[in-house]
Amino acid sequence: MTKMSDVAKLAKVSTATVSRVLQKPDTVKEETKKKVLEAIKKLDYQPNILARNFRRLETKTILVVMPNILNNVFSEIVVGIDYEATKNGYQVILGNTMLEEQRAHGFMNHLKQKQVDGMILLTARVDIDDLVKVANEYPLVLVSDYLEESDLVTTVAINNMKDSYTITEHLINLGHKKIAHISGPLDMSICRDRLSGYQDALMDHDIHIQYDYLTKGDYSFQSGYDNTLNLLALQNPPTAIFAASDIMAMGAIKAVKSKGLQVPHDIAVVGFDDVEFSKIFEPALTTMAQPFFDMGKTAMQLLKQKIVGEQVQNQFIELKSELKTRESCGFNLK
Amino acid sequence: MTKMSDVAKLAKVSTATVSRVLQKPDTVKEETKKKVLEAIKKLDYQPNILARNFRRLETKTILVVMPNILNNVFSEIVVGIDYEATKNGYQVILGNTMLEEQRAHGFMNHLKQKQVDGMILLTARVDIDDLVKVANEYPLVLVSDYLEESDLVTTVAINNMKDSYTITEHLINLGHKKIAHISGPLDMSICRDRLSGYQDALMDHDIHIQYDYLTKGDYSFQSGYDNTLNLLALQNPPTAIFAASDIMAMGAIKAVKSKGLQVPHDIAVVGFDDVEFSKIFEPALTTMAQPFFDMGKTAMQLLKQKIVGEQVQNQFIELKSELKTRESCGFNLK
DNA sequence: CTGTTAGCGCCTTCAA
DNA sequence: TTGAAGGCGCTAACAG
Repeated sequence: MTKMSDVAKLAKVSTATVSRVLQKPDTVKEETKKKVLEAIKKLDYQPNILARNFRRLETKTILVVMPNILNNVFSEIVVGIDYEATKNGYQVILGNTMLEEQRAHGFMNHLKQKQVDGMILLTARVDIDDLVKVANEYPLVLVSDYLEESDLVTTVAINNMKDSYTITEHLINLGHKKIAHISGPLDMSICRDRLSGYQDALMDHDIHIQYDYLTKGDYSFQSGYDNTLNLLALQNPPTAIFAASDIMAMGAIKAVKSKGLQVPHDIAVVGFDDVEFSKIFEPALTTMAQPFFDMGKTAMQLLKQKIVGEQVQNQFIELKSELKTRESCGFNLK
Repeated sequence: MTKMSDVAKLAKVSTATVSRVLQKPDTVKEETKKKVLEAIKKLDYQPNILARNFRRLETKTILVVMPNILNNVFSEIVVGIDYEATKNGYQVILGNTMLEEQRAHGFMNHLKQKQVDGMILLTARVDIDDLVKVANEYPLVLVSDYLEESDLVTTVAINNMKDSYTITEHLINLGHKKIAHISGPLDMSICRDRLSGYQDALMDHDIHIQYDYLTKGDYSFQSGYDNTLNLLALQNPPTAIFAASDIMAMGAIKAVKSKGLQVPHDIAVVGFDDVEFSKIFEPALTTMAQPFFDMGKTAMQLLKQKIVGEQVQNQFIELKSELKTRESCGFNLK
């Protein structure tokens, strides 16, 4: 491996000058610079980044931790992060925890050890004390998911409670009164909030909350399917189902069809997220479109501020979702 | 930041001993080790990985480069890589090129600069000379995609030509003679091979290849849709369509339906890949299931051999796909 | 079994 | 505008 001293020798200058040519070319005389650049070219010199990182305690790399690479919800956020990062000269690397909390902490160590300049977490399913501690000492931003006490860590997210309220109200406005909910894992704030929004909407419209209409899914297609079969088997089955994710909504629809019923004719189904497939699916899903790209982009902007040391307050940035009315919810019942 | 010398001082030993406790604990007397570990704990010492990497020229990290994080084909391979890597004490980081060739080279620099111990590429859409050169000097494995001259870089893939032949023959055996093909981007070997397999199957069964049945897609849903509309508008439209990816097959089916026709009743459609959604889609896709997990796992195994220096020959590992017969191809026409 | 010591390659004062 | 020199924190001979 050719090193800086080789270049220096060939160009008949000191290593300091070579370093300057690389870092602050303006401070070097034109002629000297030329000599050095020629030597670099001739030797095909590439600086040893490991040495540089070590010396500078900086890597120009940020780490994005996602809980499940197979879930497109996360991938779409990553695209936004990636866009903004690349624009600012940062390289993005991804860590995939496969839902194992422990692995998230492995990645947090990366950050602590300065192997990356900053970190964006797409999940809050980690040891919270550790998270808060790390977030106070190192550049870290949480996206999409958040903590109960949302001001402890800088966060970018949507208002799940409000958005969930909106979509439930949409069903109510369509004339539905018997509305069931398939929640996501309730150890996640966002899923609890979606549940709350649903309940609030019902209450505000004087609709009695029927507890066997509250089912618990786990974000999987299968759980949407299974819970729906249970709902359909009820004495007094619902006329509408609000699933806390599009994938579960698809499972729900599949279950409805398996019973010879039709969506939305017999049962209306709505989802949440608006992933790519929701448009392709038949019937196309009515759902709450999250601004994935913007979430990622905004998170990266905040992270960059933290990295360059603007001592920003912890903040909670709320982005707007948009209701997409498609086929699966049908039209006014009245 | 507490450093090794702080620990050494507190434990009243040399830094070398502290280092040994961390690297080769067996070579240290039990009692000394205990002292050191206590000091480490008391100071909450964490080794500076940047310094260590620099010193060792080793990171225990491997980089996986994928062309498009939104495409689940790649994500599923990553899961296999991840599994095997974690088992062997390697951390996986992902690089996403968003189909920009240039960015792939950025990631190759990571490898050259020893920022990672090895690299798995999920795309061969890069400068080939550079790829071959890097592959000869550093641990690198190509998966799924491959080079025309497949022995230049160690590769794990399926036999696209054979698998494509199989699925085409399946349609022929069902009685179809008018079979169209929607290819992927033909600058990729795997897409050219899928096209060849299709043509070979037709020829072997004495079916004339009709050139307006050969259409060119780009792996997107939309291209499957558009090409199918064109096929249906033909004077003599096909009775079956073989799309080179599931996503395009879904687009094709959507197009067929948009014309008031039914799949498979009026037109049979088959795909290639067997992504998660293919089972959910209606009609469920008949497709060629790639062994994604095994591909990733095998690639990581080979990479590890390269990293630890077993001078393996460049090899081309071929894995078996499996035909999944579901609804979209229908049954025997005869 | 443990300590001494000499760097790894780069960057950055400081002095010229 | 340039060079000399020290050191980032860790590891791995080599001695003892």
